[in-house]
This record gives sequence, structure tokens and C-alpha cells, in this order.
Amino acid sequence: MAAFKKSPWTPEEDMQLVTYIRRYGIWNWSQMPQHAGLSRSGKSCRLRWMNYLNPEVRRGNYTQEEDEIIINMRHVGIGWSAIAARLPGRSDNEIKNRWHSHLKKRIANNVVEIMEPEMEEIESTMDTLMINDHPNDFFAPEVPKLEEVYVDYPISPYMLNNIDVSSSSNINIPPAFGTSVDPHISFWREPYLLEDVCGIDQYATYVDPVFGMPRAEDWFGESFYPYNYLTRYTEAVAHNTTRFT
DNA sequence: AACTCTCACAACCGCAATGCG
DNA sequence: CCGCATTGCGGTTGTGAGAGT
Repeated sequence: MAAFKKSPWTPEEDMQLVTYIRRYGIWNWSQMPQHAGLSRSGKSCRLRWMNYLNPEVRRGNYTQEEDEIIINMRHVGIGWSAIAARLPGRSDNEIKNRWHSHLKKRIANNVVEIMEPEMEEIESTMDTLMINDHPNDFFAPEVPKLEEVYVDYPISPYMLNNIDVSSSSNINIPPAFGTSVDPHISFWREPYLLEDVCGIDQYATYVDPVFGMPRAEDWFGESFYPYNYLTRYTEAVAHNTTRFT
């Protein structure tokens, strides 16, 4: 098995992953990288998406209210993922970082006063978690007839009608059903659209005439990458260096 | 200007949980 | 029930930026 790449993600890799997910949805993390042309593990791709590339993720600029929620929920032993569920747009990893780099220290220095969370708040949080864990106890979703939706590819008719498959040569269509790498789509793994998640289409459909895919700055703007990452990367490519620092 | 230290955060790892045949 | 594959969680590490000396 080829070794997976282990290093900071490049803008090109980000674009490959986002482009792929935008076109085909998330159908199987472990197999997606191969079809997206990425030398990354599925785990790495999932983490990158969940913590960084997902347009739902907000980064930085924590409000006092958010900090207090983190502190209070952590104080009673609630896990990172449950706290993330309580804070829309925040990933568990980011909250964890926030805790370790800011809040823990502030508490140690008694900069913030730890308040006993209101019982109602805790019960409300627990109710939410119960609903998330046992959705069928609360409502029964209508299961779509997948055989009518998916014919050759595990993507929806909407996506089939709105993608230009020929525009990107280095991204492969997911495998068809019945092949050796049949993705075994189930209801719970149904691919979803970014539009469904975000409400709006946040990504440009512009395709670079030379490279076939949008440039990073077209997608995210230079501020997307911290510490002038994009600038340094671009310079490294221009000077044909193998590693940029 | 050069070096060291600290901070912030991206990303990795190991393990647990879950799903599926 | 079992074994394997996949996904999710939490702890930890690595690295770049900026502050301090």
C-alpha cells in the first residue's frame, strides 16, 4: 500500500478535496481520496474537511458567551463533540484547542470565574444529545427510495444535472454500483450537497482554463490561509522548491 | 539583526464506537 | 455472534508567527 502523505495541506489539495466533495458529496472517507486524486488517508481528509474546509466552520473570534459555554460544559465533564454540537460552526478540535490554549490558562490564573451551569441548560443540552443519539425515538424520517435516485453513480439527480464532469481531468467519478469498489451507499451515508448544508452556494464555479480548477484565492480569498501561507506556497512553487517554510 | 521563548492552531495518533456482511 | 471496515473522539505533537531580549 502506498504511504499516505503526512504534512500540512496545500491549497491545491484543499481545492481537490473541496471540488470533489462539492461534485460528488461525501460517500466514503476511506475511498474518496483515491478518487479525488489525493495521496491522503481518509482520516486525514475527513479531519481537514470537518475542521477547516467545511464552509460551516467558523474560525477564531470567540465571543465571551461561547467561552463561557465551553468553560461551563467542560466543568461538568461534557465532551468536546457535545460542546461543539452546542456551538454551531465550531468543531470539536477547535474547541479543544481553544480550551488548551486560552481557557484552561485563564481558569488557572482565576481570570474567569467558573459558574455552576444552570440545571436547565444542562438538561437542555442532554435532551439535544439524546435527540441526536436516538433520532428515531423522536421522529421517523422518511427513507428515500435510493434505487430511484441513484442509477450509475452515487450522486443525486441534482448533482448530475449541475456538474460539468469534463471540466476536471484529475478528479474521477465515484465507482459505479456493482464494481469491486462499490461504495455501498445506504440512507445514512447518502451524499449531501453543500447547498443543503449551507443554504447557499459558497463556492465559485469558475474553472481555470489552464489548470482546470479554481485557484485558492478564487475560492477562499487570501485571508483563508493563515500566516500568509498562500503567498509562501506560491513563492515556493515559483522557485521550484520541494518544501516551503 | 539575531536568537530564544511562548502562543496558537493544524494535524497526527491511538483507541473506541458503530455499521455491515 | 464475529470479524472487518469505517467513522468519531480525545490526547498529543509539530510548526509558524510574533513578542521579548
